[in-house]
Amino acid sequence: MLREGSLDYPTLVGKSIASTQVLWERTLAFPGVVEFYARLPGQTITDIGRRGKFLMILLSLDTLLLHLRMSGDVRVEAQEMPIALHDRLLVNFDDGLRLVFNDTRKFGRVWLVGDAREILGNLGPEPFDDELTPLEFYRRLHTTRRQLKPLLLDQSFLAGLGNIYTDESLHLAHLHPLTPANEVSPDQAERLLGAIHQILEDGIRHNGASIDWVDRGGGFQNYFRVYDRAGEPCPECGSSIQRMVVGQRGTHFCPTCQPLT
DNA sequence: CACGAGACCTGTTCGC
DNA sequence: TGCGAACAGGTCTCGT
Repeated sequence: MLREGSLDYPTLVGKSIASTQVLWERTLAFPGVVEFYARLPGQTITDIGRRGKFLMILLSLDTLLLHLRMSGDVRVEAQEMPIALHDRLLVNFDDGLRLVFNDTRKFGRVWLVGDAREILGNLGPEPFDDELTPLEFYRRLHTTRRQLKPLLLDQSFLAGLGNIYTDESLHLAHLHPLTPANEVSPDQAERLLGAIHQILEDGIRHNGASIDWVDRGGGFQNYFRVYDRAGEPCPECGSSIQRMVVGQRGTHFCPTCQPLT
């Protein structure tokens, strides 16, 4: 994970791009390789940001957007380093360093656009946006009868939650994954928003989760309440955690703490 | 509008 | 031991 300005990485702000190299063409979602190669060199990084699951690298003219999807990762290293297995795209700076986009499963994507809203425009609100009050969250839930699990995964409803964080949040809020959104009470909506906040904070504090060979250094997997714990006791009541498939996604919940009423 | 299936990919794990 | 199937943090497209 990119920790801008931390001890792990030198700050990227101010760096000038000298060249770029696309090693797996489909990683580049927009524009085509020819235009990407022509447009990126000469631009300087002015700021770093995030919106939903997108990393934003703001440049003097354009914005570079990165989405890690399932197995993507970003690192900064000297250009003399050998190309690693599954490196998909390189951005070389004029100071000898480079930013590397590595992605085993090739699901990750990179965009270079003049206006980031072209790509980010359909995203829902940030979970920590001050304007997303419990009441506003309740109102949004009541605009649909979709089940909570797939709804929370829908980035146009709420930006940033993935499969792990959705299961963990629903368990902490004591809400069944199949609950129709428009049947959630104001109290339950407030509890769910609070749970989402707490789970995200926990995940961030532990630098995210490491599963299988996708290890970005995080330890959140040691604190999962229900995710990937089917058959194990619920941390709250001891009931056996259940696994089911909802919208083709593995879904983990406690049948006692999260009853479907 | 809402949902399910299939596609895109590689690597690990599990069952036989 | 070997081999194929199932499965995995995400998202898009298509058909019903």
